This record gives sequence, C-alpha cells and structure tokens, in this order.
Amino acid sequence: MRAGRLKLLEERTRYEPSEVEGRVFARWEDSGIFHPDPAGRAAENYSIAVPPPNVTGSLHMGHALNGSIQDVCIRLARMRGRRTKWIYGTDHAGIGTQRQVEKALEAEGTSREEIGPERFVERVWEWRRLHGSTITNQFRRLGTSLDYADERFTMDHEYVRAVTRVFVRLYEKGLIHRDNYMVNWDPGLRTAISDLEVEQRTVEDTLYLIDYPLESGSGAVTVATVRPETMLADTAIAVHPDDERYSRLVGEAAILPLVGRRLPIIADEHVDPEFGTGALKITPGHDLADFEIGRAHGLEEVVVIGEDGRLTEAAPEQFRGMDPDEVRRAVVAALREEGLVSGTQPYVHDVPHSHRSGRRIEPLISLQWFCDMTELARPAIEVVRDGRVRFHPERPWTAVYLDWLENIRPWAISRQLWWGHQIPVWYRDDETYVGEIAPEGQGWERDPDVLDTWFSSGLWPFATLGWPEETPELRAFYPTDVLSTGRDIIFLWVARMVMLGIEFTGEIPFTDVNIHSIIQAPDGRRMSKSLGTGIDPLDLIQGGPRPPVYTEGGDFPAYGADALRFGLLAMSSSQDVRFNEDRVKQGRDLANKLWNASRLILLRVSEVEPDPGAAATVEDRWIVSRLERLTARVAGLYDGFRFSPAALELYGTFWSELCDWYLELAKPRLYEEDNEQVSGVLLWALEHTLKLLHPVMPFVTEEIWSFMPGAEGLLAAAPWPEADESRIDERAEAEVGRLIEAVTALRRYRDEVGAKASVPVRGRLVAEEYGALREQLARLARLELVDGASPDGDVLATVPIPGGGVQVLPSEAFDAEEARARIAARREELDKEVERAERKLANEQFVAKAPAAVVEEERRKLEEYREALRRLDG
RNA sequence: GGGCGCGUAGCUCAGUGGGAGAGCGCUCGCCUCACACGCGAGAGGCCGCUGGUUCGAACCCAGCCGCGCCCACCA
Repeated sequence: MRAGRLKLLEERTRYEPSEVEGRVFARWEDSGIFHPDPAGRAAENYSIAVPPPNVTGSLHMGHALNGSIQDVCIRLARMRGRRTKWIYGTDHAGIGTQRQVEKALEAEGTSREEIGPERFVERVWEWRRLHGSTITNQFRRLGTSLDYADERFTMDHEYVRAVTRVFVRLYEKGLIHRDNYMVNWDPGLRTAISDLEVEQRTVEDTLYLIDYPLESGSGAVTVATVRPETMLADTAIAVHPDDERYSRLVGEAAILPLVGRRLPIIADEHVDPEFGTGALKITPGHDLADFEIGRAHGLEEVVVIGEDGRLTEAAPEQFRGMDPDEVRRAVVAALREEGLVSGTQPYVHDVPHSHRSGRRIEPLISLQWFCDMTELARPAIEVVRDGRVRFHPERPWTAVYLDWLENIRPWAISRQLWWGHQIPVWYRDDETYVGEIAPEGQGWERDPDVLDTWFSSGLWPFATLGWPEETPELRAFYPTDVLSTGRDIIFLWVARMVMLGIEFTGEIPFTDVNIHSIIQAPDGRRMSKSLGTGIDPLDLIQGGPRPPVYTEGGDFPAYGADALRFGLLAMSSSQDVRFNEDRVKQGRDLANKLWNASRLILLRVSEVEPDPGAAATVEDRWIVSRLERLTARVAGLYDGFRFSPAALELYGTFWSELCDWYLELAKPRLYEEDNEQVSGVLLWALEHTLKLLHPVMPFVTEEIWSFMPGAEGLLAAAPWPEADESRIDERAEAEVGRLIEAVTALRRYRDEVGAKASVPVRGRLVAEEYGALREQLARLARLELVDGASPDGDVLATVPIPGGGVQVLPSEAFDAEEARARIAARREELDKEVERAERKLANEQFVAKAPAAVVEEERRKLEEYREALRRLDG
C-alpha cells in the first residue's frame, strides 16, 4: 500500500494543489476534527467566532486574509491539544441583502413596494437558499477549519430570540427609548442610519450670502449658507453672545424671505463669529447643529424635506415636490429676484454621505429607537484599560477603541427596512407594549421597523452558542479566545460585542483582538469590484482572470490555497499593504520545495522513527539545533499574532538551512545502504517542519504527512512540537557556520576565476578547525584536496576561510593569471575592514562606554580580518 | 479642527540603539541523479530632509517636506 503511494510521490516532480486540496479537505471534514463535542469549560477549551460574512456574499481578500489568520490560531490550538471550535455562521446583513433582492425584483419588472413586506421577506429567504452556501464553500476552498457542521445564521429562530431578549432587557433597563430626534437619513435607502455608517466626502459647494430683512425695517442681517434651500425651514438667526457687531440685534427679529416667518435673533456660543458674516441661520429641522441649538432655545422645528428627499407640503407651493438640487436653484433664483443674494463664493468642505448608498445624508427629524451607550461603555472601557481584553497590535488600536468609547453617543438602532429583526414593540392607540412575544388582545400593531444589523452582530460570540439558554456549547466555548478583524469595524462591531457581551453574560466575549492589515489593490487604491481593482481569492487559488487593475499578465496561474494563505500572511502586517502577487508566488514555490524536499527524504530513508537523538554528526546536531530555535521563535510569533515574520522565518529556515545546507550535507549518508541514523534525523526534521508549517499551509503539509513511514491519523490533529532547549547546540552551530562561510568563500573564488563548473579545483586546506567536516567542505566547494604534508612552491593563491585558508594549486579548472588579479582585489577589501575596526577600537569613548561584549566582538572581528590577510599573503 | 500612521534596494515590504534585510526583478555561471516553481555566485541603499541626544542613530527627541487613515454638529 505504501509502496504504491510512494510511486505517486516518485513520479510527481511538481506539487499539484488542485489534485490534493479537495481530497485532503474531505479527510479533515469527515474526521470530525472541525466539530468538537461541547464538553469541558471555556477556560480549558479554545474558540474563535468568525466574523460572519454576509449570507449572500462571496469571498473577498479580507475574508481570505482573516480566514488564514484565524485558521492559524485554530490549527495551532488544536495541535496543542485544546478542544477547539471555530464558530461559523453568516449574517443576514440587512441593507446589503435587501438591496440585492430589490435589484433582482427590479430585473423582473417588479418592486418591493409592489409585492409587499411579507412576500418580500419570503423572497429574501428564497434568495438565501440559492446563494447562502456560496461563501461557505469558498471558505472550504481556503482550507479553513471552521465548524461547518454547526452553522448559524443571524435570522435563525434561536438567534432572533436572543436579539429580542436583548432589546427587551435594554428597554426594561431604560437604555432603549423612542424619540423624535435628528438622524442621518439616507434618502436613497429611505432609512435612518447610524453615525458610523456615515462617511465624510469632500465636496465643492457654493457659499451663499443672503440678506434677511430686519423686522424693524432698518436694514438686514446677512447670513452665510451652503444649503439655501433649507432656509424655507429656518426658525431663527443666531449670533455669538460676545459678537459686538450683533449684540444690539439680539432679542430683535428678522423676516424670512420667500416665507415671511418671523425669526428671532438669538445668542448662542456655538456660533463661530469668524465664519461667514458671524450670523447663522437656524434650521432645526434639517441640520444637526441647528437642531441642538433649537432644542436649547425652544425653537420651532419646521420640516420641509421629506423622507424621499423631496420638498413636502410644508414648503411654499412653488417648491413642493422638488429634489434638493432643484429647490436650491429655485430658491436662489427667487432670492436673486428680490435682490437678497449679496454674494457667493466657492466653498470646499466635508459633507456626510451614506456609506451604503453613497447619497448625501439628509439630516431629518424622525421618530426612531435609540440606545443610550454611556452605561454600557463603562465596563467595556474598564476591561481594555486593565488588559483583560488586549488589542494586537496594541498601538494604536487600544487608544482608538478607548477614545471612541469615552466619547460615545447614543446609537440609532431602528432601520426602515423590511429584512431584519423586527423591533419587538407593539402599539395600540396611545399604548406601547415591549415584550418578547406579542401582547394579548385585539388591535395591536407591531412596529414595522427592524434593528440595525450590528445590533444582532453584537451578540455574535454568545448568541451563536445558544444564549440565553445555558447550553453545553455556551459553557464549553464562551468566552471565546480571539477575535480577528479589520480596523474598519472596531466601533461598529468589536466595541459593541464587548459592551453587549459584558452586559448580558457578565463576561468579556474574547481576550485578544487581532487587527489585521487591509489589503489594497496593487496600485494602492481600495480593492473594489466596481473600480476593477478587486482580486478574487478563488482566482488565485484555482487560476482565473486578472482584474482590470493589471494591464498585463494574462490569467493568474492556479497558485493553490496554501500559496494564497502563505502569501497573504507574509504580505500582511500591522499596517495597510498593497496586494503583492509575488508573495503568493513565493508561497507556491515553498509548497513545491516542500514537496520535493519530502520526495528526496521519503523516497530514500529507511523506515525508522523520527529521532533527534539519532544525530550523529556535527551537521545533524546543527540542523536539530536550528530547528529547535525555529520552533521557539515561530511559536512566539504565532502567539504574538505576528504572522508575517512567522511565515517568512519558516520559509527562510526551511529553504536556506534545511534544504540548501543540511540536505546537501546529508545526501552522501542518505544514499548509503546503511542509512538508518541519518534517516532518523531527516524524518525528524521533516516532521518538525511539517508541523510548524501546517497552520499556514495545511494542505501540502497534510498531504506529505500521509507519506511518512508509519503515518497514522491527521497532521491536523498531531501534537504540536514544544521547543526543547536542551537540543540547542552552540558549538555545532558555530562549526557549521564556519563551514558555510568557507564553502561560500571557495565557491565565490571559483566563480570569480571562472572555474569550469564540472572540474574540481585543486587545493590544500591550511586550517585546523574542519576535522570531521573536511570531506564535506571539499565536496560542497568542489575541491580536490591534496595532502598538506609537502608544500610546493606553486601556490596560486590562498582563499581565506574561517580559521585559516585554502591554498589553491594549479589545475585544469581555471586560468592562473586571472586568479592573481582576484586576490589583489580581495586584499584591498580586507584592508578596508581592518582599518574600520581599528578606527572603532581606537576610539576611547567606544572602548570605555560600549558594553564589553560589543567591544569584544569588534576585537574578534579585527583579529579575524588580520588573520585572513596573513593567509592571503602566505 | 483633533488624533494616528507612513516615507528603508528598481517594485512590494520587514527591521526599531551597536557593522543595512526578505521576496520578486537585475547580472554572471549551471538541465550537479529532490525541485529550472530549481542550484551556485554577485551587483544594487546620503534608511524623506534639517537639527539634537548618545561613545554610537534607519531606530530616540524636535522641526520641516511629502503621502495616507480615523474622528469631529463652523454654516
């Protein structure tokens, strides 16, 4: 059986991810290791709740990176023997999903309004049935070990019950209330949105100066505004209390042009006397600042703009039904006719826009549900301050989180959508009923609004585990351990989970928050489908078209999931990075290298137990020592959420030390008949490497694992190697270090003098240190070593190596003249080094103040260079 | 307006007090019986600028120049 499989290994000189990945994934999933029993307590178990992707979404680069990161954590914990659950599920994503279905309806020539709420919600569920598994299958392609067998959805019956419970409890606690208040109205989506869903965009506007005649008839007050259309709802004029230009007018009134309303002139500190004319028109119905000034002064709130963004019946007849742009032109024209526009100037400023629809926000007074956050924020601040919840990297995210929570404002939680968690409130005449189930009796009407999607997301780590029921899952896996996400949802999601988690479970929902890079397009822009800058992770895994942001290169090759994972982890850090296909390529090359190094080892070893104790030679002890160091280093990096250096160190040590040096050093012994000792070391080195790399590149490592002699079970469930410091061998490292330096120097010499690749250079080793490694030195440097007993006079050159040199003797390999010129150049180089070191050591300050070890190191180097020079001359 | 971050090799990025690193790209030589998705050897850097602290600065401090992000009710 094994022989048959080895044949496959023999024949395949390239690693083929597409042939391996599906098969390996099925083995994992069928084994059940992704789906743990809900046993034990959370403190001993390990869990992560995945940021739930939109149910009808598809995998993008952020998912791929974050999936890779979390999978490293999960696989590491699993190998360390923890009972491990990666909580999986999807989000109903209110606005996003509703928009998708609306578009589908439009394509059918109908609309949401036409089919009504009930039928619409049915259509959304149908949509979910059709598209809901896409992203799940894409996560499988990435190799992520999510608990797919226990999938949750934020609109599941049990989840809805949790959401309802939370709303009712917060209401009963007095933290949720309904109010007529100024909200960010999205006229495109026709719903209120929260402050966090608003983004500022820089807009070029015109600042209009408009004269408002005084009631007394003696002149006018000139106000400055970029939205003249809102004047129709003005109810006052405000000036700064200390502004002497206007102090005599405070208490008087002006007359609102076009409308005729009497506007009291009031004093308020929020007015900036430096801006415009120092007089501010007050529109409490359509501007947040004015709204607050209005409430402070008890001003009338006139509303002339409706929920569709058009002027309402409350506006003068000539303007009704106009959209904001139309009405602006019309109002300005009307004012000009009356000679009341006394100036205009271009004005560039930031204007709030809806993050979802891109439309300019229309601040409107509207009856909405609000959640007061101050009380919830207090313990959420506490747990981060005292380190119970830690951000990685700590800076700047800890401060970002704390700043926001310390200045938190009420959260507008109701949305005028049809898809989502309907607010559990019923009305009958003047009565309001808030409860988990509908009230008894006739005539109750349920509030048609739904909750902000982030309200339900905020319960994710515990509602997915069955809360409010005391389920075994909750006991086993809550609190979770790590939460990993991008910085863009620290406020929207992370902070709210902390607040709601503490409030409803009494515990922090996770102990570590990892904030990962945001990966930009290769040109530095945002990755986005509509911009043509988005790169589909699946196209990298299985091959596919390059997006328009690439102007050349044809299709992506099929790099494979391991390559993508490696690439994303290697390119990402704490700051935003541009997508770098070369890193993915590096990952593919690594998988291939791993495959081929494994072929070399597995096709030739004796079937023995992997055993670091089998180390018999200095190079054996060297590789064992190097891999033990790597183990400690990589574990530390993984645990510190430093995945990029971890991936790159694994790459470097495996490639440069294990492959380039150790495998080459071990080959002669491996090819011998009696190779059991070196087999033990090689198998140990391979096994160790596979384990360390498995969290990053699970497919290729699992596949190779299956070829190990006596392989049993899954690598994914194999024990993680703990670093063993007793196997660190400084002496072996120093000896092999010298060998490497010597071989490199000799190879460089060969290269410099143009030695023919296939012909050995004759030479005599003049150095004490190479005892056991003498043959290796000769073989790797392609030297024909002659006995040192009888020195002849025709030494062409001496190549300095640590501890001595190699006298080069004439041979067929190269031309002697050229060699002499090379030596002269090398001497110059060494002279420079000696001079530098001497200068440094001549500096009394340096010798006196630098740490002894540093000074000593410098002396050692100086001596080494002098020695090398002596060798060169002799 | 407030805050945060970035500027290091041609490109994308690590490095954060003791002689500048990786991958790709480039040059030269190799199909050496694991791998040409490979092997060997190299070239390439006023570590944005100016001052300061220090025996010593890419790294710490200050200022400046350039770029980016977040927060924010000055119309």
